[in-house]
Amino acid sequence: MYIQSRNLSLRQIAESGQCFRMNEIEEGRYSLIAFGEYVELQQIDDEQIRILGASPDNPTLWEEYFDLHYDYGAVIRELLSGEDEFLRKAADYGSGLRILRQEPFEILISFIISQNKNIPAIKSAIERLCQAYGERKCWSMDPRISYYTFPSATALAGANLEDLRGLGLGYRDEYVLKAAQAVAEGRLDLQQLMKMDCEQLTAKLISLRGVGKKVANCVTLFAFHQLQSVPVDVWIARVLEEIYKGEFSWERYGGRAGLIQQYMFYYIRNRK
DNA sequence: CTCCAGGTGCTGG
DNA sequence: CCAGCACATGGA
Repeated sequence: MYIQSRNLSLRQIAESGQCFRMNEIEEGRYSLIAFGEYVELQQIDDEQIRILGASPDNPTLWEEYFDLHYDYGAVIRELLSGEDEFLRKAADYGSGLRILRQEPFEILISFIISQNKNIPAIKSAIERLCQAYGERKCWSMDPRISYYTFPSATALAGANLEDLRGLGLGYRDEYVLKAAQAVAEGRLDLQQLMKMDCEQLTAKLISLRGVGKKVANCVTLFAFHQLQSVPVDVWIARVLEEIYKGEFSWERYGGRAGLIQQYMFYYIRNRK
């Protein structure tokens, strides 16, 4: 199947630090594991991508995943015509970024793991977690390609701490196990959270051990699509301090602040 | 080998 | 409220 939209760059999204299981396999072609399926993504041109191996069961699934209904062009135009030079450059540089609508449990666990790790280390830790507790499957388009799904909460909750420790998650293994147990036992109902407003949602998330403000904001932004959420990590903190001298106002961008943050993050980390 | 990472929890002021 | 520190590990 094909997806058409402006402001949709597979490369930029894959390098944006919001998803950890999307990888370039050759020029302009990416593998992605999500919703328990493996697909390959191909950038056809500036306004079109192709998805290979997508299950026909839910035809709008990938359009939702890539957040097709949101007008990213409007935000880019706003920034390009604004007086903030750093944001003009960031918007120009990352104009193909989007905030994906990813699965809440995967994002919760992934960003618990992310703390105090760099992106390559996060990716490899998540792969090890998937190999240990996910389900091994073969791709329908090519059975020679096998992959592991992201573990279910039930599967992960059934792990014991010693085995988890062997995966090299460091001190985060305990946080991961507890979060998985909270979800598996229904104490944290992710479906229920969908209906909450951002403030309640954040409070629920922060009540988990190992989930602070930054991780909670990543979960609300990347899984619950709360675009007003602004995760402040070491890179963003650096931008706020060094570029803006502590004077930047997120309020000005309201419900787009999280997206603005993403343009900043991508630009500061990837510009040459 | 050393440095640092999409932080959090805890403690002491 | 804020500053300082420990935390466990791997990738660069």
